[in-house]
Amino acid sequence: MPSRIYEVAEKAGVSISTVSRVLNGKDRVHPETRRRIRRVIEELDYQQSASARALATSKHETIGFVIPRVNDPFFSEIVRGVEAAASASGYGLLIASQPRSESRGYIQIFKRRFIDALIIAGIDVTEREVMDIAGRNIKVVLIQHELGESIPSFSADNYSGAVALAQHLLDHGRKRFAYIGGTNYTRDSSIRLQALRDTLGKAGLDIPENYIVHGDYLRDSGRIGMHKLLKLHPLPDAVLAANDQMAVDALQAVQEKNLRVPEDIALTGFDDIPLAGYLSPALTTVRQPTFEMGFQAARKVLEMITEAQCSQDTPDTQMVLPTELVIRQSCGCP
Amino acid sequence: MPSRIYEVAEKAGVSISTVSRVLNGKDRVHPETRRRIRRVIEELDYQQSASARALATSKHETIGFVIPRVNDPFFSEIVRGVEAAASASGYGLLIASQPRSESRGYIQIFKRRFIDALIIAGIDVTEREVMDIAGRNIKVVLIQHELGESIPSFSADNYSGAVALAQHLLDHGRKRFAYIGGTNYTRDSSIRLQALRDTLGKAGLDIPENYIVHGDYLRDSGRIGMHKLLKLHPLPDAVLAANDQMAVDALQAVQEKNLRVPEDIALTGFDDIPLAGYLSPALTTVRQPTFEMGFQAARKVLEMITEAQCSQDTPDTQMVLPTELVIRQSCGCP
DNA sequence: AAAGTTTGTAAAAGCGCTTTTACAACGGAG
DNA sequence: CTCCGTTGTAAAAGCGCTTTTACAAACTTT
Repeated sequence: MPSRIYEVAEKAGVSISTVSRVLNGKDRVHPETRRRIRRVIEELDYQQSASARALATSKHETIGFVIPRVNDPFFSEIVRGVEAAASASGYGLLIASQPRSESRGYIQIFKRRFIDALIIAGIDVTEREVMDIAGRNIKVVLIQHELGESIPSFSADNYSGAVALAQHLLDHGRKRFAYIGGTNYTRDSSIRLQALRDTLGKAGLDIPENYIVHGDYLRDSGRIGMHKLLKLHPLPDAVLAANDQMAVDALQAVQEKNLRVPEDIALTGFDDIPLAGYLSPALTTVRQPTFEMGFQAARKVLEMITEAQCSQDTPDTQMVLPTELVIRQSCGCP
Repeated sequence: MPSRIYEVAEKAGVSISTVSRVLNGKDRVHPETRRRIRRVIEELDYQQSASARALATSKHETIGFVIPRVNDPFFSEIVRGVEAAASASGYGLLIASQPRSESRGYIQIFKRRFIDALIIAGIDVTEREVMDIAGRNIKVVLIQHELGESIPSFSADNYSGAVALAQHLLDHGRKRFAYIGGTNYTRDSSIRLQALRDTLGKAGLDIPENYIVHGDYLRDSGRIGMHKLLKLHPLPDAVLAANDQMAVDALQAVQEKNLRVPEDIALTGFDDIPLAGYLSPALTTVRQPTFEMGFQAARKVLEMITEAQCSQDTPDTQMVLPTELVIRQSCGCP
């Protein structure tokens, strides 16, 4: 049976308010009394009740976090960043990993949970949804999605990354581009496609509609997408997948047809998940600062929580972190 | 400003206890009154305060979860299992991902957090530590670690898996075995080594001390371990790594030396992470029921929480889930 | 030495809920 | 009709803490 603050007070011969003052590092406690109380706390192995404390202070020292898939290498690296920043400040992390379609309900649940802040990653929430949460005095920060200026967000520079990738393939002399997209109408995927189109446009090329297929970022959809592309005439000579996972499966699809990457078809991914470097040929891709996004997003919410207490407003943030072209062999480089 | 139960009561013209009864699905509320209160709740978009509720009921509907690394494919799959079971019961998941060395402190923190139960995965906790938590009326379940009978645990059948692997390599005619272990003295790694030794013993073989090296389950340590092994004379013709990640890096080390897997050296991993299937040669390994372990562990703690309320005791569980030999090419199979 | 200031502590209110207790109002049984 | 079991609701206590208020006791001032 865990002990209560009352027992500590009794055993130390003081009132509970004095114990509370010691617990919260307040002054106006006699050094001797403080020492005595500390000793009793130690002896009883007393631990404060988090919920009682939260109720009294309306601070929970916990941040909520919603992502589509924890076990996805891209997202789990973001989790690591968030967790690192949170635990460094003594904050807990309440995670909900739900497919995009169901995450709405989950966000709903968070409205009543023990959280001071909510980080939403990789989900295309609406401003209304966010406001609904923020109105409950829960700070909200977005990762890999952007809304109005009032909501801080941290994204990777998808556009520049895709441009660099497209340009690199152009430099290799590739002409017939194809694109395997992520979930239809997903913000990231569209931005990457737009970047590809813009870059090709400048080179006097374009990408026909039937050279664009849609996957869902997950396993298998790369294979299925590539199968569609391999039925085209003429065959594309450069295929960009919207993420590494699909590129990996697309690679297998190509190899199964006894075509070669990069000789017959150059193939690139996006994200730079660990797997990318282990393939043969190793995957040329765009590194996303995943850990960094998670870490900075968590730092930001922690800052917002602290600020709210001092009630000073700082300008909100729309951070776009740099991406980096990672050249390996699947593009045609030696 | 979120509304309180009091406001709902006032607007519906009833007392807060009636609202509470509606909220908790109790009877003894007039259907008409119930409907009216429901409507007001809707209008106000009222959400209960989780901490107040937790304080009053001492139930938090949250389970804590400690693992060494969230971004590790092995563990993130366990997380997915835990999260699936938890969210299916409306429970939240509070995650702490900390290297083994620091996880102790973390477990400590959980003693005062908002949790009803704690799942500890991949960390060699002591019985004392667990009892300390369990004494605070927090149910504890272990994954991939075992303690006394009083603490339920879910593990993979490491021993049988390693035996199957060793036997398979023996069937390939391999004679000179080497082992790249996980963190020194880790339970899993030792069991696998023991299984290897036992199996070799039955075949009249053994594994010399200098053919055993220790890694830490992480990237790079496979490479380093393999480099050591490649300096031996005679070279081993079968190398078992304690997990896939190290096997993957060991593979690269072999290939860098212009040796061939499996022709010169057969190489196997453990876990069956997604990466294993994408390598060339694809990695022969032992599949661990990761999702299943997480899922079942979570189901178990949920059951324990429910039981505790009805105060019936069920027999405790020491579940050992089956592993499965996954034969690909790195062992020498076509 | 009287007045003010600081220091250490206790008492009590309050955080937002659940739950127990009490008690009217109502209906059916005798 | 009286008695008694239901049914619907309100009042109040309590969950374990923080925080404000109050107030002695111990020090400074002048």
